[in-house]
Amino acid sequence: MGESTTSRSERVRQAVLDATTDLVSEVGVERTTIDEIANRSGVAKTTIYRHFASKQALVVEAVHACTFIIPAVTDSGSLRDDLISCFIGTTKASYDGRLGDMMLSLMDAAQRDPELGRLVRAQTDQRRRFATNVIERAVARGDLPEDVDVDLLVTLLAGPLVYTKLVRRQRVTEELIAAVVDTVLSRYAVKRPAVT
Amino acid sequence: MGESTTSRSERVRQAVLDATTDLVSEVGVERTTIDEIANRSGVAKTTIYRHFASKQALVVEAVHACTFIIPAVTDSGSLRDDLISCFIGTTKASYDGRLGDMMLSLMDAAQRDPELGRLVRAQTDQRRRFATNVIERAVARGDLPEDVDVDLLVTLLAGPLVYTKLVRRQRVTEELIAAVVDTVLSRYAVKRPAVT
DNA sequence: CAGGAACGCTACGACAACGTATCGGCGATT
DNA sequence: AATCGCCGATACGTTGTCGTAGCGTTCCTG
Repeated sequence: MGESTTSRSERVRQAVLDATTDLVSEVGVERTTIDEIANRSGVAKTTIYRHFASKQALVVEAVHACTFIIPAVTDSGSLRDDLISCFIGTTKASYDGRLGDMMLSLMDAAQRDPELGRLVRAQTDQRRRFATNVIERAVARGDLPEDVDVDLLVTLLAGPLVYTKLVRRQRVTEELIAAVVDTVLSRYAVKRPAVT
Repeated sequence: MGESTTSRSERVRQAVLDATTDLVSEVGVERTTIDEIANRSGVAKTTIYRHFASKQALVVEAVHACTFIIPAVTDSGSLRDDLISCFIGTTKASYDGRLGDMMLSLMDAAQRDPELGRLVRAQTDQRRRFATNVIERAVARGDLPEDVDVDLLVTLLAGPLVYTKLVRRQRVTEELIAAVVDTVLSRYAVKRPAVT
């Protein structure tokens, strides 16, 4: 009757990981305890330690499992539309929901934990790469000058969104994304969306 | 021989506050312990509790003491120059040095601690106000349209700087500040710096 | 339906951190 | 110089958390 080949071991493991991500998003990395994970998941603490070597390893794996959401980025030929699509995707995947709630705690913990540090860095690098790809396509098309500072451009685009989410604790709306993209692109005298 | 009216009590109190800010900037709010503050400051733990009601109260007061650095913002009549001056000032005061090191931990802790929450919010509001004032002066001069979204504008300016500091963990250089200001202002067709 | 693997439960030891009690000593004020 | 207030040192009780041991129970597999 089981839906597929989910063995008992896998179900227990997944319940633990789910409870861990829930808890981390609620109270942060430091205040997350194994006992509370045991309560939430319904899995005994002893069993948790049969699956994961330590609390740190568990947290790292749980966070890692959250991170594998890769948004599809369109290739419409319009730099503006692709950038907006790109940032809407990464926002949905990274700043809405539980992952967004744990970002601050995660980045803080990453300052002292090398494993988490690599994880967070890989995550931000990946998100920047999406935008970088869009921009480089535009350069190849001639929509942006050859000598444009891509790194700076990504920072100019992503910065206000991250700032809105983490510092101001406000939702990153599609209107904000469009406003940011339009403002930044205007510097480079790119063809703005035609008013049909 | 004492330089002024610094009583013994005040000196001890200040030593504790200094050690606390040092420790918070190094290991974060959560990992800061009273015992370590006692070691660093040379003040006995018992004495610390004679001055501060709890660890939380001590941390709040220590952070509060760090926050009272108000940069002087110029009023040159040039929106661009004033904005650059403004952000160089707030960057020096807030993102360089110890305060910058504790921002992530502080913002994380502020999610769960109402006192720290008010403190962090007041801090960001104050920084935003500096930029807001500069912008509103420009509107009054006619350098910006009346209907400009000041709030959005500040986010577009501050976002990339905060993002560079907190997420990318890179220094906020004056070149970056100038690039951000110039890019954002170009949207509003403001007179750019004359090439003399 | 038998047997072994995985799980749950309780308890435990170790340790770190908070906050307090007690008492002895130093230091500034008169 | 005497005194009163403040400080230092040690020790302690409490709590929370990590991680482990032992043992009974349940679930999957053959």
